[in-house]
Amino acid sequence: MLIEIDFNSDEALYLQLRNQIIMGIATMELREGDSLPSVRQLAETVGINMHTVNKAYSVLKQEGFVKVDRRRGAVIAVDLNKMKAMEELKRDLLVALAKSSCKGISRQEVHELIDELYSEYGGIE
Amino acid sequence: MLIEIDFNSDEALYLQLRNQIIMGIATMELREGDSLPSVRQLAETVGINMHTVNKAYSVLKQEGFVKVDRRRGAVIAVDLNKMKAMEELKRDLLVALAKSSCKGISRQEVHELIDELYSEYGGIE
DNA sequence: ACTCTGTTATAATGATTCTATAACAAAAGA
DNA sequence: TCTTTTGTTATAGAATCATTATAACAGAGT
Repeated sequence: MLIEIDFNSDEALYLQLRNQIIMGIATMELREGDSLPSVRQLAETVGINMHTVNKAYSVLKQEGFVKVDRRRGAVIAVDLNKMKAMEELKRDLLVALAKSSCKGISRQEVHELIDELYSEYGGIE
Repeated sequence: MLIEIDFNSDEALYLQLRNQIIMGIATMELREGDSLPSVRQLAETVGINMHTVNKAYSVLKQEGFVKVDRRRGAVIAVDLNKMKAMEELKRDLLVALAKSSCKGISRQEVHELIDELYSEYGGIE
């Protein structure tokens, strides 16, 4: 899977990595059991430090997206904690919806945008 | 409007302020033309530094939620840039949806959660 | 043996966040 | 006019976070 870093972004490098890998899982470009590159290798190809990659992997592990195997490195292994995920989603949505509501975006438009996103990124369901 | 700070949160203080004020606008607890407390006054009542409040107000100004009048302080004045708001919402939703999709939350459940949030926070529409 | 894996420790650097003082001009109220 | 309050700006210190840099370790694969 192709991973790219935007050094001009204000988003932390390890979060860019984390988000791209989560996107990869959602779109099924990464599947249960797939191995991620080793921390050193990914750091090398992307052009950042090993510890930054390691932090991204640690976060992914802590959030239940990968398990780390000493031999195979980081392996996609999604821990299905739906309750927790729902609470997180609710938190994430709250401010985003408030913001868009202030700006005149209707509830219906939000629903439509969500369907757009689901279509745009085929794998997601 | 009551504003509270959680000093144990990992969210920056100025962002907590920003978010609560945006929530206030969305729920119509704060309306177009309403004045926010002066930076010093809010800092005083909340128990933080003046500059932290000033930063929150600056961000809100920059994001088009308030205008700052020398006499009246920060005044709610929402700049309706719907296009920009849609792009922002899209960005905000993308990772959140990918995350929840990985965790087994269906598209329908997302739609339902959104309707829940709209009901829960009466003002939002 | 050699290499590669994740992991850990330590340290330096730079950016961000928050606080603390201080000062300024513009406006409001007395 | 005098005083107070407003946003704004400048500067500086402390704390935390993000990133990089070296280095070392044990476990596993070749």
